[in-house]
Amino acid sequence: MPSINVAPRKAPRQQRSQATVAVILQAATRVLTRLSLAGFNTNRVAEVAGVSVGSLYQYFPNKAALVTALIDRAQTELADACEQLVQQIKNPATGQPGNTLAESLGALAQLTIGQQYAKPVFAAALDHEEARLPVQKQYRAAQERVLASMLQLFAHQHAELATDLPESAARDFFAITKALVETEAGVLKKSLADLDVRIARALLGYLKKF
Amino acid sequence: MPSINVAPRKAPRQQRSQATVAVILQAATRVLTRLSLAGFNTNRVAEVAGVSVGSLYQYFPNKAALVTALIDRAQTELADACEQLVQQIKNPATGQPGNTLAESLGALAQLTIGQQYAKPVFAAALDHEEARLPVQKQYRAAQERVLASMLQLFAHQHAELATDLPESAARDFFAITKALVETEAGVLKKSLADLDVRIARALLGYLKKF
Amino acid sequence: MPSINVAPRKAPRQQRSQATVAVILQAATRVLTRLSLAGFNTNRVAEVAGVSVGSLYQYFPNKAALVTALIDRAQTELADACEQLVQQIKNPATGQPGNTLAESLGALAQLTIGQQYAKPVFAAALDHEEARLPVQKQYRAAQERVLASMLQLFAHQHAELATDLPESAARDFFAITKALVETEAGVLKKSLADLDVRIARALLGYLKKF
Amino acid sequence: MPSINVAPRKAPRQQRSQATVAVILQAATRVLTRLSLAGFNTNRVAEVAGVSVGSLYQYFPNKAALVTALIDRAQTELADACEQLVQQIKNPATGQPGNTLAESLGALAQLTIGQQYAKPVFAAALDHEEARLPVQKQYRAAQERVLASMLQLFAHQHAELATDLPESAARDFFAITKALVETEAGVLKKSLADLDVRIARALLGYLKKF
DNA sequence: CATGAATGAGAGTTCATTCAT
DNA sequence: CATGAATGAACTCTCATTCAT
Repeated sequence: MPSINVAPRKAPRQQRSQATVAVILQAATRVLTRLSLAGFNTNRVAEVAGVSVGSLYQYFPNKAALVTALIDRAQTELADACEQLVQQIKNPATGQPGNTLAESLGALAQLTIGQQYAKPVFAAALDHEEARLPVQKQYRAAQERVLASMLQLFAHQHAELATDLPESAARDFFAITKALVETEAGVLKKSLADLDVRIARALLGYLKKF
Repeated sequence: MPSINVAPRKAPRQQRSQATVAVILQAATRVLTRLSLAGFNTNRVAEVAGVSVGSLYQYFPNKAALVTALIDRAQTELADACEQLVQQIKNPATGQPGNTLAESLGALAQLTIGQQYAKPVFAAALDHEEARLPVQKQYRAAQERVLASMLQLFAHQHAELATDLPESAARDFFAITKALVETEAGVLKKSLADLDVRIARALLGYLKKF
Repeated sequence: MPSINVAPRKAPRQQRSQATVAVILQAATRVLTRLSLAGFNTNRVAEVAGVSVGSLYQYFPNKAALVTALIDRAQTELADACEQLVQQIKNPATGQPGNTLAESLGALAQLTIGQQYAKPVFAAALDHEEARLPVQKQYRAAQERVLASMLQLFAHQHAELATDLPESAARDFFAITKALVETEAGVLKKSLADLDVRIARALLGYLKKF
Repeated sequence: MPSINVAPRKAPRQQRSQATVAVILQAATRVLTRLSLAGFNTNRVAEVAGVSVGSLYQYFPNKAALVTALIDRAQTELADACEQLVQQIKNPATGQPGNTLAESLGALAQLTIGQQYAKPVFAAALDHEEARLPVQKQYRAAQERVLASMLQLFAHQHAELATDLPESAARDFFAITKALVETEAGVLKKSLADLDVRIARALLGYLKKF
């Protein structure tokens, strides 16, 4: 495999070009959300962005690089949200009661639900591409921030946790959450309340000490 | 959405025709397994099958129909395996001890592992297409046979089960299993023993009475 | 360098497809002759051939392969002509006087003149591409037939030849001929008689015993 | 043919401008040498030159003009070298013996060898473009200086020369030299000693009196 | 029915050139 | 004058689908 270069082509220096990159990524998100991978092509993205194809290729050397940027960004946002949430759990505002494990997990699950359920097609498409594309530094970094956050949470609430937790616990956590959300998104959009309960069930079973 | 016609063109009655269809589906499976969706096209499938493209279109009105047939078939095979397994659990051979819930779940999980882990690329590709394509009668029927098998299993081992199990339990069961298997397949291929344990953990947690 | 595959894609089996290949090569020659490399693109060739681009790519996996086919063909034609000519020189028809070295060389030079002068732009373009493209078996074979013909000629007329002829004599022979023809073609098209004389001069000087 | 404007946009008068032009031409040479015509584009040249594309277009109205400048420059350098060499031959330093025709021709051939062999890709690319582009005054002037130098040399050593030399002798001289050098460059890079001999052979044969 | 040659819309990508800053 | 972001026509190549044989 020659392994395509998916690194962004050049960092936009001027304000104008930064705006262009932003517009392109935004358009790419919209196209992927509406038309899925089948309708996702560089010409369409450029058109939706109100920009020429040339401009797109000025910043992304190829289609894969554009998708990679989208994935990196999503993962980064997730990592940010995770870190922020774990901080809140560890340092609850004064007068606020401490979270139970179930509550903490629920909150974390909500993050993934937010990402996946809001744009199911988008998320599914990205997941699919993730497997195909060479992983970037930025993505790996974000992923590790996510796992680190999880471990912090586990350390904080070790009392309720199983002692023989597999290493892959954090990864499995997200895998399970994503899977249930996707399944749900596939079927008609029902109440999310139910989904909450089911994810909590699965995760608690996975993590808890019996 | 115009909604593509995805039904197979006609039921091949003659023996020769049935053989052709079988050869095509087999070739399609191979191509999908080796080259993933990116390398999956009707010309290539026909070539690998040793058949002309024209013949392919004789039996499948379009590409989507071919993929749909693949999905239907996989689901049917899974349903067959499920039913068979549940029968065995309900009527253990004389002298063989009855299964515990954990053992039953493990056995069921193995079915999915078998399908997914054996051909990760194929399975992932099909999963992705499943979301995009209009669902067929045959697929739905197979899915319901799977769910029915699960319910039979649950009925048989109700003692260990939670009483407030959500309706979607069976669907969730497979979703969780698939998710963990796919995650594992993404990473390097390690021992499957570990995977077994983790899936059992998650499923038991989901299903069991506390 | 990944070195592009320039082998033809598949041998046309049916009559119809053989005709298509012929038409494409003919069109390619015309386009190259009229518009040179700058105007030579697969769409135009297909259009001129009265064929769809798809058909072109059915037989030539890429643009380079098309050009390579053109080069191979030109070289093969040259080799055929050379062999035929040398046979005539070695076995002159009864009653026809034997050739002098000068006459033989002149006749051989005429072959190159014929190829180059008839379509100067075409020839120049091919020469340029020849340097860039990976050499094919067929081309190499034709080239060796040309050199072999030359050596036969040399053997036949060794009396007039220098004894210390360099190995590269045959190659140099064509290089010099081509060069003078091209130079002439660049300037306005004057009488070819003059060109004949000049090439003979140069070649005799190169080959003759003093 | 609309015939492109190929003249440099303006004579750079200020020092800074002259420097910029020099840098651009130098970069163009490098790019052409390394990547050949296929990789030669104005954006890349500008980048290698460390200058903006806009600046490039400030001095060269289009790509063709840039290439033309390169050709003109090479021809001018050749003309300069020729004139200098012929002066040396006509006025040998005191105590130095006079050159024979063979020696003179060898020295002249060396000039072309130097240009062509040092950067074969560059030279071949320029040769190819030369045929395509409208000839400029500067180029023609340089070419005439080359021819004039040759005629001076011929006059100086008329004793050894043929009396019926064609007008195009000087042009042919360079054509032959270039051709042999290019042929050699195409094959592996062997010793140049051999090449020297072969060029001398061909040129002497062309020019000498028998 | 089978064949496989032919089609052509459409996707990815490049690059000469312009122009607002 | 310099910059470099933006443009978009043009080009290479693919692949689902049709249809004459």
